[in-house]
Amino acid sequence: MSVVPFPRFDSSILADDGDLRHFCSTCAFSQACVDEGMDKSSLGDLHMLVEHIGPLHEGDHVFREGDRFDAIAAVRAGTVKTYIIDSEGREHVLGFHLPGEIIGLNAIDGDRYPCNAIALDTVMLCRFSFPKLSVLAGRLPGLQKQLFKLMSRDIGRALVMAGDWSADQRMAAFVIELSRRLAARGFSATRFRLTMARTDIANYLRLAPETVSRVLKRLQDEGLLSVDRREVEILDMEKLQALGSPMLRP
Amino acid sequence: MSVVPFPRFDSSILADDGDLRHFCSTCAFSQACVDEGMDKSSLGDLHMLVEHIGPLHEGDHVFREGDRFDAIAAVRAGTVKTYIIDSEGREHVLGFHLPGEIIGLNAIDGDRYPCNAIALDTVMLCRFSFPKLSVLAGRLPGLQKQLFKLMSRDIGRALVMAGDWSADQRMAAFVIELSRRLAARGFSATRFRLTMARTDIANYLRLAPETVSRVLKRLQDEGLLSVDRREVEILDMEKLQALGSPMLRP
DNA sequence: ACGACGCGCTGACCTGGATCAAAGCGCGGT
DNA sequence: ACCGCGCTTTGATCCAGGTCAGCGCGTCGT
Repeated sequence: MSVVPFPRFDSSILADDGDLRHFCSTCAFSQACVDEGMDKSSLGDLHMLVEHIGPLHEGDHVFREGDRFDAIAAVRAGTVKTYIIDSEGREHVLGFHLPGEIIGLNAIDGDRYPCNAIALDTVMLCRFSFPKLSVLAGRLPGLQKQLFKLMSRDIGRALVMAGDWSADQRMAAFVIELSRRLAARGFSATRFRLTMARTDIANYLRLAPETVSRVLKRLQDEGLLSVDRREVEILDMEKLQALGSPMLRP
Repeated sequence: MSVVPFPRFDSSILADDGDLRHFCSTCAFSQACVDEGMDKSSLGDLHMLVEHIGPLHEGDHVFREGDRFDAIAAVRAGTVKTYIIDSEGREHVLGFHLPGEIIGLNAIDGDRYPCNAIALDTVMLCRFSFPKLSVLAGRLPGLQKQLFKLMSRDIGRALVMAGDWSADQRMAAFVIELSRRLAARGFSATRFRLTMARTDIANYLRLAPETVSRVLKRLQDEGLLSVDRREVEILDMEKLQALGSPMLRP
């Protein structure tokens, strides 16, 4: 098997069909590069350095804080949670990464991953050696531009999350963000499954799990959404957006 | 005058000596690129596209939210505050940018600046046309690498700021961050002047101005630092670091 | 010199969300 | 079918930090 895994895994890794060069139709990264002006004939070069990884199973780590950094990865399927454990033992969730999104961009500065990445369900990844990707980006302006954009977007998102917002605003913005990102990948914008536990949502939104429950309940009571365990349906997108709007940069 | 200003200014702009190609010794950006492997002979190419801007005066805007994005800038002297006003009219300070640091990296994704940038004192800038810089980065791996690193670092910083920390932890980490960044530019690590108002610190740390006052007072009473108006002296770096350590990624 | 304004400080009180405690309840294992 | 475990919810109480009000003080303009 020619797949080079990420530095550490908690369970066995299976390659998919073993052909690393075939077109990865579910990985939006290549397409985005083309959209940014990359020549389609260069797709082959990009796919040359992709390593398909997975399936990882719930609880498997993609990488851990302190592991040597040498690759970023595009999520092809499933959800990846990135998080740190601070020196007081508390978990801080940095983000949830859905299909088409990239993990590891915050590791480029420094030679070690600054956080952990764990699969919340069954995850498939496209791994890109970052040194190789950089070299290729020097030749392919579309690829370089896409990388700049992705990183810039992450800065913006993190800065908004760092802001001072109420529990309701955070919760509303979180649900809408999920909805938008899932819709961008062809999933339903109004009905979806939360792949993360309440505790994860809480640690992401900087709330207590109890508060997440209570806010969700209130939003349900007010008819903005319907929540059944991890299934969510958005019932009143208008009001939900109105609630979260200060956080949702247009 | 050949200087092309940023999209908008609130007061008159003066070029410095008019020679745009001379070595910008106070701008750490070029040096960092060399450190990242850029050939020194390429410094000329980089400096070809620098536009020296300033001095801007306290209260002048470098750019405003919604202005067309086409350049990032390195702070050469002074402090720049970036901020947004949310739809409820509240100000959220995204960051303070000291000499040697870059503003505008969160604007690359999108064709408009997503925030405002304002001078807190007398500011000198090096402006880099981003399209031109991108092209050059394709030719100069050291430059490309430095841009990747800077953006990655900003993602990491913003993610930490987004975390759940107490007022004391935030304040301690803020002072230490300032100290470190100033020290990296050759200023004193233990004695410096806060160029921003209490209100700005509060809006940055997601606190009320009153809380900033009280926390600073407490830190002073406990002998960790001495604060006189905007002058700060760090008296007990150990304890201060211990306080802020969960936020200060090594 | 003096006044007034802007910023910072202080004290009293309030509140959003955390914490603590204790049930529910769905799900996998036997 | 039952049990046990872990996640989630619910209720009661607490508290860090926000809000409100008022004062001090340095700075700048006249």
